[in-house]
Amino acid sequence: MSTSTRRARERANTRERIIEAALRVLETEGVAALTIRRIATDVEYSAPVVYQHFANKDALVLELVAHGHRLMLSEFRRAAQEPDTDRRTMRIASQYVRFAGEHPHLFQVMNDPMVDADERRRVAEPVIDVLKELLTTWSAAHDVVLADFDQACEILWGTLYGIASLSYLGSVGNDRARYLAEQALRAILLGWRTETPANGRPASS
Amino acid sequence: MSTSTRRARERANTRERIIEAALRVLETEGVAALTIRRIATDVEYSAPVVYQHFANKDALVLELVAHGHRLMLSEFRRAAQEPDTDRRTMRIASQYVRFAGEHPHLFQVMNDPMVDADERRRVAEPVIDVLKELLTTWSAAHDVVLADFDQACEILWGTLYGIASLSYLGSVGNDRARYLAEQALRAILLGWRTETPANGRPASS
DNA sequence: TTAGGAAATCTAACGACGTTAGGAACGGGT
DNA sequence: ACCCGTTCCTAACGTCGTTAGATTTCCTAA
Repeated sequence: MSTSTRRARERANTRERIIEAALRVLETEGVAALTIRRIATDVEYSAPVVYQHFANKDALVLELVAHGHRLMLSEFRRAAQEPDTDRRTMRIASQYVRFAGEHPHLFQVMNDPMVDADERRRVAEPVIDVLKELLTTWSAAHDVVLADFDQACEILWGTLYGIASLSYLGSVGNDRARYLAEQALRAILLGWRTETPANGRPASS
Repeated sequence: MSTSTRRARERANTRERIIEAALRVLETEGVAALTIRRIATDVEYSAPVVYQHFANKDALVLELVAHGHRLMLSEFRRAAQEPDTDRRTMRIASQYVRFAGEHPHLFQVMNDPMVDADERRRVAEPVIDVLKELLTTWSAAHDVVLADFDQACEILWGTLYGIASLSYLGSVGNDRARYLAEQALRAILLGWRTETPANGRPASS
């Protein structure tokens, strides 16, 4: 009986080592170097061993995506300690773009259309929840009633992603992109505050 | 002498047929089906013939990206016929997102980090110029002086891309995304109009 | 009219990829 | 001491991008 638990522990351990190796390769050498054989070599196994822990490469990559979102979430939580609501918003926006700059290859995989859309949305949910919470306290602090809360949240999320992509797609530097993100959010939020509150926009499903 | 011109014409013709076949495969079956052998089969040649017209697959893909931007540009020009500046802005925003929805695979390749960053920026330039022109007339129409014009333009471009990505990454439907894009732009522009004109923001390089 | 040579095209192959099959080695329970 | 399940490896399959070399096609020029 005790041996089986030990074996399970060892299994989980090598599984974790595979993920770590994959993450290391991805972050240091990019997505093109992320190969089953390469990862197996790094953990000193033969390639088929990987398939004892992951159904296929996509499943392994999904694990990296989940790791990336956990990492992003932890940095968001650090930025969310800022007490002032407006400053907190700016810091989170800045942090999102910074993440894209500091982990470009990871960020790329986290938003790769090749990974399953449902799975991606699933692992991204906790991060988006932080954004929702942020928007909730913001709208409460400024007495703004948003016509469609989820919609507003998606606008923020999409905007952050777009401007972060500006950076890692090579058009603008990362520090510049951070500033752009802050300014874009500032403009959007200012726009929402300025809207006539009685303005009943259609919810559009 | 006349035969050589005919041969050149034939060369250019098959080159064009290759591009068309590649485009057809990409749009109808997605990036995974975009294979040299597949394209060659479609134009009834063997695979190596493709390499007489393109240095490698990336060069061929770049041609598709360029085509995509030309297509987007033409649709922008149609939307730009709207005389009212604000409505024109909304229509262009909407058109951008619509394009992503109607040509998802093409849009994906147009923003694929794998294609060379410089080349991508180069072929995207004419489209961005439309945006610049739009922003110029908008700021003139509303008597707004932007602290940094290029920066403002990049914010718009990034925002549109981000919200369009929301759509084709699967989170929200395309018509919804079009509405989100319009609203995001509206909010951003409203924010810029509301800013105190004397507010000298740092240009930040 | 025909010999020669460039251009065009094909078949075959290379190396790398994701993935699977089949067998060897190991290790605890009877 | 045997046995069986797990673990692991070698070898292979099919596909990919890409290249080499042979072969065919077709214009030119004697």
